[in-house]
Amino acid sequence: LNVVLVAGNSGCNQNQVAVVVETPAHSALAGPLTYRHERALEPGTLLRVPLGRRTTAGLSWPATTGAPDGVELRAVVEAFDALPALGAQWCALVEFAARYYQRGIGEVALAVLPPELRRLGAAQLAQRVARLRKAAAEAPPPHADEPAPAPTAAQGDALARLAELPRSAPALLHGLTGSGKTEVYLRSAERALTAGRQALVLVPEINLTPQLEARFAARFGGRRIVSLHSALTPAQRLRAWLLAHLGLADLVLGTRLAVFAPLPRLGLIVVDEEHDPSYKQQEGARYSARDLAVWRGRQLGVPVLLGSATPSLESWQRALDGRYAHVALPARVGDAALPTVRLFDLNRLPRGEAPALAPPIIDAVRARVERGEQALLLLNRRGYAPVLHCTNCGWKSACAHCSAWRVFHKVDRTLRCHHCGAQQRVPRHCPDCGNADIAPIGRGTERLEEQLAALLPGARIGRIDADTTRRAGALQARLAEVHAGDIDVLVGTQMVAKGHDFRRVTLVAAVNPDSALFASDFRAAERLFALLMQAAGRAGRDRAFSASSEMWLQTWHPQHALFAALRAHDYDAFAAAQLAERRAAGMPPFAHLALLRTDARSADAAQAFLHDAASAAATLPGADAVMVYPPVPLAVARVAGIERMQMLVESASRPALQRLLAAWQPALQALRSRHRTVQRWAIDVDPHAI
DNA sequence: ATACGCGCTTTT
DNA sequence: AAAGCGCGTATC
Repeated sequence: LNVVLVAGNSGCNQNQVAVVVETPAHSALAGPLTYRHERALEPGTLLRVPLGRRTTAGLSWPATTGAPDGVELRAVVEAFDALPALGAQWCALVEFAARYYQRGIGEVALAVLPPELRRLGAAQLAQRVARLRKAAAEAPPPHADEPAPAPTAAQGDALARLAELPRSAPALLHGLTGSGKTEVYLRSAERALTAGRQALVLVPEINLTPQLEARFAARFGGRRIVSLHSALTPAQRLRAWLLAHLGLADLVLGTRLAVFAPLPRLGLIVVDEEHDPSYKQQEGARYSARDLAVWRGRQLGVPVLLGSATPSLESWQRALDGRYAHVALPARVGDAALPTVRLFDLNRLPRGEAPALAPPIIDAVRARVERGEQALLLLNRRGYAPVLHCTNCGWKSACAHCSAWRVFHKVDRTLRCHHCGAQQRVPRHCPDCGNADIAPIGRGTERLEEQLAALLPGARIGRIDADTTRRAGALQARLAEVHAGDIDVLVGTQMVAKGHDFRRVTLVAAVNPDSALFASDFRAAERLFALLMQAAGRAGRDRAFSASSEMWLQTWHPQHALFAALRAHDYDAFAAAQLAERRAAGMPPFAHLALLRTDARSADAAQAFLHDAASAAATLPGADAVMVYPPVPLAVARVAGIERMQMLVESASRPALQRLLAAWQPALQALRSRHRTVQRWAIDVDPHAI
């Protein structure tokens, strides 16, 4: 407990209270401070405390160390008693995350609370809590949820396996798109709810998985279900969070930030599409919600269900090692056929201008349009063309602030930088030589849409990418058009490959998969395989059409092993090959990584900082168990005029890496005075891309 | 972070 | 002399 009675304090009871406040990652205040208060406080009580000349938000914390000697303790200004304390277990989750990802405890604790919570006064908060409790008391009791369909034999087997598992063992639910993973989630959630517990279901991006939300809502119509994600308004987010925390919500469906939702009766955690990169937070505390879900499940002795058709190699290796239970759903429900995967070898085309799509793919699309079916074309590049080019002098549309090209958007005749957002009108003549003949190079979704319209006169062509879905509700409207059959051919970026249940799509084509095939990042192949498997899962979901469903890939590298595994729908073979490569190269999951990243005005300054950081690391105890690689610029080295560099730190031992990172922090802090031009630095533990 | 004091500069 | 600015330091 965080309570110590201070003796001899002129007769009035004064308790010492450990408090975390929102201080930056690396400051001396990263740990709890000590205040005094007239009575004991439960861990995780929301407070206002004085700090210097200001008053700031804080949380009472399970005590670690006492106050330093000779410091006059200051009194807590206000304790928000209407809000139940978050509790020692929630504090332990936050403290683990802060320590593991190298951030301040208070920084993490206060960042994962709904921002609205700190804006409200004590009276307003008390009113919100009372109103929610009153509404819950008056609501009809939960009724006899919608009857579940009888599980298939495979689902029955999977559920029986899950029921037998020891509670602390996470399970990897490995099943293709359409194999019925959702039904297993629903049944597992039902089991938890029936036992009076809460279920937490994590999804990669809430607006890309409306079907999952709809199915939970339909099955558990009589229960209170809340969504928790960053697209909610502040008031909505506070409400959902309070319902979870007060134990009034039975089921919480949320994105990565929901892994920190306080849930007093938590009985199950589901992580859907556990391989998805969205689970990794990319700023501030760079946590993996999937990994924290596993930690939280183990902490509470609560089952964790990780679902995917293409598990992350980290989770797959743990399943192979027996640390996770491997529960497979081997076939699509009703034995719906998987799409036939066909490759078109672009080397077969005569030399010269390549067409938008290879002739057999155009024929396949045309056949779908004529039969009243739908085709989905994937191209992971938005805009009309990635760069403009002067045929006379060689000028290209470079961004003035970034090491990247400005993308040509024909719709509004702009050149836009996708990194810093700068945009300009398309010049009529080459800015360097005045030549009028400037031409687009390459192809984005806008151009593909235009080319398809020319190739397939009369076909209704739609496009879904970040540009066509910017307005609120635009994505839903577009998807509704597809579902209603008002679109024959849908062109989209990877956002359409995820989760959507397109009943009439029988053809999926990846227009330029090669761009990801030889990317420098060691996870590129894993990501591409997952994306293409997921995309393949969009085809033939309706059994009436599944027999004729196809996936086409046009590639310059038809012999690549990734495509062979994809043709056979053989995740196991792909994973085995990748794991062999990772083992040989000393990469995750056989090694553990962290990045030290820094931003500076000049590349030299960034490099000098990282160089000194590496020297400092070499002197730390345990340095010999860790490899520090030379600093390198990021793939896009300069963004908005800031130079970005990073340095890879690697170890075969996770604890050894953790020990080094913890000892490194004060050394890095000390480098600041000598590197004034370095604007920011941050450690990314278990980085997703390097 | 944020707020302050310190010692230096620039401005009135 | 007053106001302005970079820098270093403390914050329970």
